[in-house]
Amino acid sequence: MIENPKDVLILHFQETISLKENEISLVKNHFKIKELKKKEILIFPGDVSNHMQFIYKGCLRNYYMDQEAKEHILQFGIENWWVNDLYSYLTKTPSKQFVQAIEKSIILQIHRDSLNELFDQIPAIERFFRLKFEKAYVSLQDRTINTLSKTAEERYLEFRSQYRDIEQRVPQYMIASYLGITPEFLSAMRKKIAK
Amino acid sequence: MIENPKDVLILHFQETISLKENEISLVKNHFKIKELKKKEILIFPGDVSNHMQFIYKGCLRNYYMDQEAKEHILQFGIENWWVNDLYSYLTKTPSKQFVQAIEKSIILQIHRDSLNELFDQIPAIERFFRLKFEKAYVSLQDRTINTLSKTAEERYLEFRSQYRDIEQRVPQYMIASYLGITPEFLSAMRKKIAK
DNA sequence: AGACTTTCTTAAGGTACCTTAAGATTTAAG
DNA sequence: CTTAAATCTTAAGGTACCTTAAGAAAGTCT
Repeated sequence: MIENPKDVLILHFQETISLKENEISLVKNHFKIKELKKKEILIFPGDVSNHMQFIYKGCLRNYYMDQEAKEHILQFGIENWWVNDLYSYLTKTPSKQFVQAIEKSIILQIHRDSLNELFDQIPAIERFFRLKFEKAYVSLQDRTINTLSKTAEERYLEFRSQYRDIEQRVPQYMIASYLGITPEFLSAMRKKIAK
Repeated sequence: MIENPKDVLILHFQETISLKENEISLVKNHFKIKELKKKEILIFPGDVSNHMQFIYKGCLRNYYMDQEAKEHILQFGIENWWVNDLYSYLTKTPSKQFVQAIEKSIILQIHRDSLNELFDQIPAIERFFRLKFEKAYVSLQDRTINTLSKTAEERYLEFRSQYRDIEQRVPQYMIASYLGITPEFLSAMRKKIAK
């Protein structure tokens, strides 16, 4: 039995909502498969993000670059996650961020217009995405709170226990960037923790 | 001509969407007026937030308290803003935050069930709140980015130019809390900037 | 007006985290 | 297998921001 990207997507939806047979094929028809090479950039600053994208295979990151050309990672994504610059997607304004494949990846994309059609045809899908947006808000708020009130070490330990799978497949300097610290300081911290 | 809280609310909606006469009275009927004394707490940790609330008069803050009993302000709100713990409201889970009146305030509240009824009756209202949620997400993301990549001084100057009205009516130690620094450090910074 | 509470400032000493620079290790590419 | 590229570590010196503690200033209540 061969695993098909779109079947995986349907299973993913069905963890939250239920879909009838005809709805399933409708959903499948609206998504397109896209392959990304390692380091390929999906969204550049200045682009308007017009698609929602689901990761079938691989690993991506969402980051922005500050005035001093330093990168700050906002989010990682791996299998079964959605990645996007939601800001740009929701407001239809140019992104200030990059979305880039960290590994060779396969994603499923749906255009905003196409998704809106789906919303009209399948209310459960609209519900699904509403819940996704809520979750995105919630996890962003957790991040804000953490950044304001915890030390780098606390944040690192939390990251490690929460995202062990991610920690093991992305370079450490990216984790440092996500945590808001330098790779050197992360390295020193790890040494200290190991003892 | 006396200013009525509910009329102000309707004007606020009409900056974004348009409402017919019958819709206006429908909306007005769903909101309740509530007065808050200075320092009165509207949402306690553990409460589930079941209302959206619009500030007609006054000033509120949304903060949470960490393990060391330090307060971290997430948001301020003044006239014509909405305040809430959106996290709790959206997920119907107990809040981890406080929402408190900084000044004597008058707010307009609508219960989630009541708002959902309104959504069925007036699609423009649903649209209004969808846009609000998007904006909340966007500004939260701006905050996360700022906190990760800017110094306290940069954040303070930005806060000052963006929220001059708020800066002038809340105590400085609360601004420090919002910026994620100590009041002592803010005081020192201000002295330095003034020169 | 006087007393209490809240808010703001000053200062000294400390810590978390940064910068720079170089070398060590691992991974990728021919 | 060899070399280059990417990643991780170490170390020294620096800076942003914190802690504690105390006093000054402003606001509130009777």
